[in-house]
Amino acid sequence: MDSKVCMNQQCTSSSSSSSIDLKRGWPLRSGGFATLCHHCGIAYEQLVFCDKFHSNDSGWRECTTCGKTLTGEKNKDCRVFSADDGGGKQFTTVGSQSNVGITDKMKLVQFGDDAGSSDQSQLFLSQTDDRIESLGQRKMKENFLTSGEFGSPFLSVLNQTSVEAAQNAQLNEYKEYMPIKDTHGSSVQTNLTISPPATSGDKIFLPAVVAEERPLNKKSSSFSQGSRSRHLLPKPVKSIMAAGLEANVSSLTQLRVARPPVEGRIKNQLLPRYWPRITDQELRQISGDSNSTVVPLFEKVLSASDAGRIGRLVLPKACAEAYFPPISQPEGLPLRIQDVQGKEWVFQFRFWPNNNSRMYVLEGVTPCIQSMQLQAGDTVTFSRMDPEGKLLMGFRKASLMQDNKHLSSIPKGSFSSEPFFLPGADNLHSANSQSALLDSVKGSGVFPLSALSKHFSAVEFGWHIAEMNGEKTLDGIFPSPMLVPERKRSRNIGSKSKRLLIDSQDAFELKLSWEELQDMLCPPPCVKPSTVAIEDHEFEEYDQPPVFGKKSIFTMRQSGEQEQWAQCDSCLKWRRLPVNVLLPPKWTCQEHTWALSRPSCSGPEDLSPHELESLLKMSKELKKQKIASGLKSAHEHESSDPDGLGNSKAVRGDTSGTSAASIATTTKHPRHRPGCSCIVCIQPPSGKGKHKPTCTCNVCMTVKRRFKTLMMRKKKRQSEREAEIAQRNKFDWVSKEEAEVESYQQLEIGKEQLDLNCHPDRENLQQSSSRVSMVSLLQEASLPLQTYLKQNGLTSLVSDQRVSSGSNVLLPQVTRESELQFDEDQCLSHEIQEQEVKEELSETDQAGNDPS
DNA sequence: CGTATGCATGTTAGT
DNA sequence: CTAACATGCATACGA
Repeated sequence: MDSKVCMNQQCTSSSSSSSIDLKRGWPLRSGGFATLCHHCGIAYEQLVFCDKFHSNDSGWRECTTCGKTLTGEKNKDCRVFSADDGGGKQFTTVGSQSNVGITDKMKLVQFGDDAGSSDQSQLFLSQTDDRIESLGQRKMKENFLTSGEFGSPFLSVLNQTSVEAAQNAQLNEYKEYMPIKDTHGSSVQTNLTISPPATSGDKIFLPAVVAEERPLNKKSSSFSQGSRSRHLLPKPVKSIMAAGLEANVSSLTQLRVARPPVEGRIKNQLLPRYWPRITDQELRQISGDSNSTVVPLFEKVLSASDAGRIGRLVLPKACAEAYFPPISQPEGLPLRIQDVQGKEWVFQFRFWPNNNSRMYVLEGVTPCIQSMQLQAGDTVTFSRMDPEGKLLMGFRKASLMQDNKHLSSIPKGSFSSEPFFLPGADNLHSANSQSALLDSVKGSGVFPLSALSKHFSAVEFGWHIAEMNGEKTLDGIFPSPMLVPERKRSRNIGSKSKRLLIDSQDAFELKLSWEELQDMLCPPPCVKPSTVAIEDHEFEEYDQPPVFGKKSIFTMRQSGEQEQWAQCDSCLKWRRLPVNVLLPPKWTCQEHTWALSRPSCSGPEDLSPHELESLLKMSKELKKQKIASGLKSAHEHESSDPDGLGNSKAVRGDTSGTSAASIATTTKHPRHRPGCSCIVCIQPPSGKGKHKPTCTCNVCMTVKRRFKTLMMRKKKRQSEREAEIAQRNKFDWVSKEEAEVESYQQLEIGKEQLDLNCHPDRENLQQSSSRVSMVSLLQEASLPLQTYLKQNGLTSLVSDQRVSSGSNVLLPQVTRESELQFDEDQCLSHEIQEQEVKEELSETDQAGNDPS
């Protein structure tokens, strides 16, 4: 007998000595091997990958790990843990497919470490084996036929598996269906024939459940579902496999499992997003010490409509038809619901005809929704308490879900309320999420049961017990658990418009990405810059746009010697480089041409461990400061200008505020899109302290360059205007001041023809078309605007800019520009930069259209 | 006139 | 391409 250590740390027996008798296990369709602990009755799956194919519709040809259909060849990418591996390793492996399922009905699920001290083990009973299912269904049928009791006789029976005495009998039965020796599966594959509850008059009949055995490789027979019959083949859906794989990543620290329906009728219909994600701890907690068992049915993320005042909660069709009483009339049935506090809710479960189909809704949910303070983005979970047949209507607040990502421990007796988190990048396209979530963050309330979970206060998790109209009308369908890919989970939060919004966390990450991007922007190589001086500061002017380079760290020794450090992409060792070197995005030691003796990756690092540590630490701190100052400035920014800055904020993708800023188009940047690398969009967030006055980062350099160009052009145009005005003054047409205003008004007009996504080359073209001497322009540009204005006789503007700071014509803008001192505390704010670019471009446009 | 209701329609994900 | 679903909208209803 091969014994393995029970990984259930809640096992009442000595965890080190409790064992699992493999003889008493049974093969799973996943290819794994389920076993029971002698002592705690918890089942674990022993993982067997790759060399075991589990059945699909057409046979045993699907890799249990990757989900690929194989033709007798092992998938080399899969991890293989032989069932014969010693040391219990296979029990601690977070397997891919093994995560696919937990058999609720057996109440066997036990994650590896409830105390959470270990990050290694989560043991899952595999997705319900059809053979188990067949037994279960058979038992269910038997129970149903004998007792006629509604509810989950199957569950009730299987719950007994936690009792030692029951195990033997059951396992004996399992053996009948699941020859242990054949871990590839038994020679039969089971399909289910389930008839939904049918009503006859007032009486609701229980579903007839028939376990049907059939030879392998035979297509499962369809079954009738009355008027709603469907052909359901309990095949392992690929998405399920993928889900399991994906979920592995998070499963280490996140025990919330999505549990696909076990039951064949809905197994292939229910989208993963509706799979209930409830931890086993939660299940146990809810069921308490009673004999009742909570069966997660499905869950739904509330849409705006669901959570709105209209009070209609759209139910997933498959769920409604599978788990709720069948209704033939659109009026449907009332459902009585009561929460843990005894408060009772009554919903009307009904449907609307829709495109030859039905649209199921729960009506009258507003009071409940409001009572729970649920909002769009929050999740409502429907479960059932068996054998009573009560419905459990749980909810999870979407608020602050991300905060719990790190949680890996589930203290005994508390809810494991790790949220389903929003995938970072993936969320962006899933939008997996998000204004709704943000809204709920803002308005998150405290829910009764959240108090139960002091360790997880960030996520409210509550349960309501519902009884379906007082009648036991459920048809005994049992979802089995499974991890679900987070991306899928949140895919459909909100409507299409909301899908354009991103979670604050995502936005923040996105913002960081932007900032990281800044670090990667480098002056174009092999392009000699021309040096210009503005306000006593020398700037390098490049004719070509910045390029992406490898990120490096600049340091300065006490001696004043500057150094640049970069990490080899191959060996990850840090190499010292000259400060003026620009590395390609991908760089390795072999390309370290500046080294005295060109090192190879095998060579020692240029830094001692201590130096490296301090280098990285310094870099990290710098980054932190950058982030902090960015956030601070963003907040300051937001509070100081609640109206006008939304656009630029959106352009930056900065949604660090409480409201969900949209990446969508803005009026100022009509063609801006995420990922846009136009000059506006690559600007750093505004705020003081972002960049030092002497900062020579590419953004600052670009900004300065733009500023200079702008000023040059402005002066050029001014001088032209002046000439015109002087001519006009001869005829006394307009006053000098009016002419000045006019010139600015023209700027204003030109702004409307802005193309912010102009091609970088465009500027060069513009510059090349300049008829003015570059040297003279540079000289002019070097002068402060005030000087320039004085020189050009625009004294009124000079005085204006001193006096007026609140005028919202264009003057202040110019003033601000003129006052920009790069030797002061910051680079230009984003808005100013933006404005400059606009003006610059508009001027260019205007110049291009200017017949003169 | 405000709200509730039922249906229609547009969008999206899944196949 | 289609089913599902979120939501818009017209109508009904009641205060």
